[in-house]
Amino acid sequence: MKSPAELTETFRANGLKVTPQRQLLFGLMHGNTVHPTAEALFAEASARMPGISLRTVYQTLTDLASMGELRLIDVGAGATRFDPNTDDHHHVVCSSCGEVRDVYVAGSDRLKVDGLDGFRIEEASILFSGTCVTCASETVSRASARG
Amino acid sequence: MKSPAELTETFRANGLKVTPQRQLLFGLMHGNTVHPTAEALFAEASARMPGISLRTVYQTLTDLASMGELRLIDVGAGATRFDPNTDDHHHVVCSSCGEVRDVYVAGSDRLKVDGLDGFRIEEASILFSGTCVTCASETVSRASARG
DNA sequence: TTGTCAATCTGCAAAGAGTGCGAACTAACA
DNA sequence: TGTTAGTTCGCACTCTTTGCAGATTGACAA
Repeated sequence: MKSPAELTETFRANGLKVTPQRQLLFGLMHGNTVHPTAEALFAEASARMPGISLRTVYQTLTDLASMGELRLIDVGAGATRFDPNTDDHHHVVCSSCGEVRDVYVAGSDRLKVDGLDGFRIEEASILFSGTCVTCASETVSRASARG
Repeated sequence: MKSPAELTETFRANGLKVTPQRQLLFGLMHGNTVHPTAEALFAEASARMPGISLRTVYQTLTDLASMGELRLIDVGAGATRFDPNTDDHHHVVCSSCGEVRDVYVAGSDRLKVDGLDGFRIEEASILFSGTCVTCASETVSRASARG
């Protein structure tokens, strides 16, 4: 995702207005690596700008996504996550706490894939899921406590 | 997924009852390759057993999934799809009509993956998305019709 | 600085997908 | 045939996201 300053230019160039709400969200998403949900971002935004609406957060996020500045990721856990990292990458999600991290995969061009006949493929996404360090150690703690 | 007869045994062995509703659903899912949503399956089931409830469809599907007889797949398009194919495989979804097909991928063990440090990975799923033959030709038809 | 107008914001209603709950029902086994 | 635990069904409700409309405001021109 571009910097807040660049996004300001881009938005204006596209006939979109740059409001305080949008500027706040540009700032909150820029360099954000936690893959927040709309609700999470709304909470952060509300702390800095009381009164901002969840509707506006969704609206701006959708705008950014349709401009290719943001990627929508679905980790199969309810809410959509938003990712300002537009590099070619994939994700890993902790099935316990829901944490999402970026994953870089090389060599996918050498995969042998069977079953795509007739499809014109536009995208391939890999989603790893498992348990993060924090949750793994918590499980261990609880196990020790129990026994 | 096991055959309806085998599932009957398995359910009883696990202390679960085998009701007409469940038998119907076993039959509808066995060998089913369309990756139906709960609603779609409910529609088929209703045609054969008027009065069956959507709640029961969800219940049975969930039971089968927790017994490992069914895989839940999320193609990021609203409803969860159910897949009786429990082989190690992946999926491709048509972003236009939502059709889902099984995809077999070989060589994934040779991928170079960066970013999984600390995670204990339990699963990796690859989701291809694009346009199926049918939708691709329809697009062509419409383009021709337009001029 | 002021005016104009389309774009935006906000709040609320509503849609889609599931899930929790409880009363009525029934499969399974003695 | 009786008992009982597991099921079914329908309804209410949650959660995430979108549609709508009136009030507001950014952007550009004069």
